[in-house]
Amino acid sequence: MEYTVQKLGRLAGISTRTLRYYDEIGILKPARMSSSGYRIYGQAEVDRLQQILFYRELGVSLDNIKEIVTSPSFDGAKALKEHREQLLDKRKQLDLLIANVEKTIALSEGRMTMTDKEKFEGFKQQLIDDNEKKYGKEIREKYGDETVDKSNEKLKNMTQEEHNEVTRLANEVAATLAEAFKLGDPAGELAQKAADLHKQWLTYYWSEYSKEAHVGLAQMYVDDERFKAYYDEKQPGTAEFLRDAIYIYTGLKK
Amino acid sequence: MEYTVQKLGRLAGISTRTLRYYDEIGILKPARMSSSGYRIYGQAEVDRLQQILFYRELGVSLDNIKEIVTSPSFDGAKALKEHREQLLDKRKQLDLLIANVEKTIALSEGRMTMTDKEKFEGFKQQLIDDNEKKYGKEIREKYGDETVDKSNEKLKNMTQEEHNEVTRLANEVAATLAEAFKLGDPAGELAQKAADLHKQWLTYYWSEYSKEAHVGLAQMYVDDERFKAYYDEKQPGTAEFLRDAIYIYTGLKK
DNA sequence: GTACACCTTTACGCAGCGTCAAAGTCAATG
DNA sequence: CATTGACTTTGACGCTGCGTAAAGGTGTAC
Repeated sequence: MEYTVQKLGRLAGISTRTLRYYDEIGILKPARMSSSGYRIYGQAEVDRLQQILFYRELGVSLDNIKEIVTSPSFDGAKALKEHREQLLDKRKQLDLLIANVEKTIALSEGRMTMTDKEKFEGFKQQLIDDNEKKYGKEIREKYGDETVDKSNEKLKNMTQEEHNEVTRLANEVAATLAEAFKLGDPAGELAQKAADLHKQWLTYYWSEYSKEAHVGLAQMYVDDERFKAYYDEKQPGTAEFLRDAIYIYTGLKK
Repeated sequence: MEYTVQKLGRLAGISTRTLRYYDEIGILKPARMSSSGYRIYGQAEVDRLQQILFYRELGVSLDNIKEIVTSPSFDGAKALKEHREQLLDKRKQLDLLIANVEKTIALSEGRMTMTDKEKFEGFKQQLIDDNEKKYGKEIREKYGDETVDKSNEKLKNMTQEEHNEVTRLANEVAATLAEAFKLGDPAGELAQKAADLHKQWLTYYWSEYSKEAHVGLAQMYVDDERFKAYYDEKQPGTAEFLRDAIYIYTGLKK
């Protein structure tokens, strides 16, 4: 039995465009061309198309399908296992998305408070991801992979109560710092309290505290626009002020 | 505070290309342009970008984000609810995919037999979907929506045992038909047995049996290339043979 | 012979940017 | 003051998997 594009398309339930495309990318070439240039497919092509559509149903990309069907020695089961891993990752992300969307809806309907929002489980993973994505590279360069991995590990293992505590601390740092900034003295009592709170907050993320790393981070708050923008949002100059306070707090010299 | 593209990009952790693109599609326009044509963003734009990125994290399309951020009266919660439904649908499909991939892996490793494969829960839904996609339109045209919906409903509610039975029946139809075809007489005993088995098989899918619908389907087996290809695979002419046998079986005239 | 269904290649469009390329601008340096 | 290097601009192609014309040749039935 021989088929033209439309006949084969109807047989398989796909469009002629798709068949031409599969020809174009070399995934399914016709058995021969008729004298007038028509594509003619045979039984072998039908079987191969079935195979292609089967993998397509499973969500495998045409590129990967190509590898599977063109090289007979290719390990289809192995490819599928890798594919499964990708799908599982996808579902994980999707679950996170859904959780966050639902959380946002709840928030907008007043069924949740702001702090509840941050408590939310899925958010923690997102926090880690975001941190990694946004700051991971620089921090890794400055402090090495180990520090960052440990920090993330710690964040992951944080209980809900610890998470509440760390959120409360972050707010207290911000409030104390804002008050201290108004007084203008980085060596003053309030500024030093802010530095101390900042250290406490930090130890929730770092497995080991060191004065050097602390001032290093403080300096980065000034050098890196993103951190600077965060601290300077309400009162410009706050990032520098915090850095100075931390230098004094640690007793290290610039 | 004013920002150029790169500064704002670093602040938000996105590329300058993205900012230019957002300008292009009108989702985030700069506050003003400098004398030399540079894009200059202000605080309002920073806030808006935060909003945009927030919804983006939630997987909302830029088109929908545009509606949300451009019209202040737009119901963000409602949009998110619709979005959530889409995500849930996506997850459903993903779960089906994963189940099928895992089933295929198991199959290739010999941990499952062919019939086990068809038993598999997720496959039933896929069966319905495929049927609907491939044959739904024509069957609906011929027999009306009601018949098809009832058929799908029945398939969905099928227990595993029923599913085994219907599979066994389908195989028996094929085997009997193949034997009868060799004898060549559609009025013969074996051919009539095949027609009867075919009726039994059919009643698993149709809520009501009628001779007219039965011969209608049999005729379609001949007219429709896809069905014809299925029945004629081993022995060309089988589709016609089955049709003739069913005509005789029902006692209706062509 | 002519109508009509079928075939061909060519090419734009879709989402959301990444990634050059060519050319102008700004601030700091020698 | 000129050069350098970091920054900016617009323009345009590329990615996935086809859908959807457009413009033209082919097969066949009446």
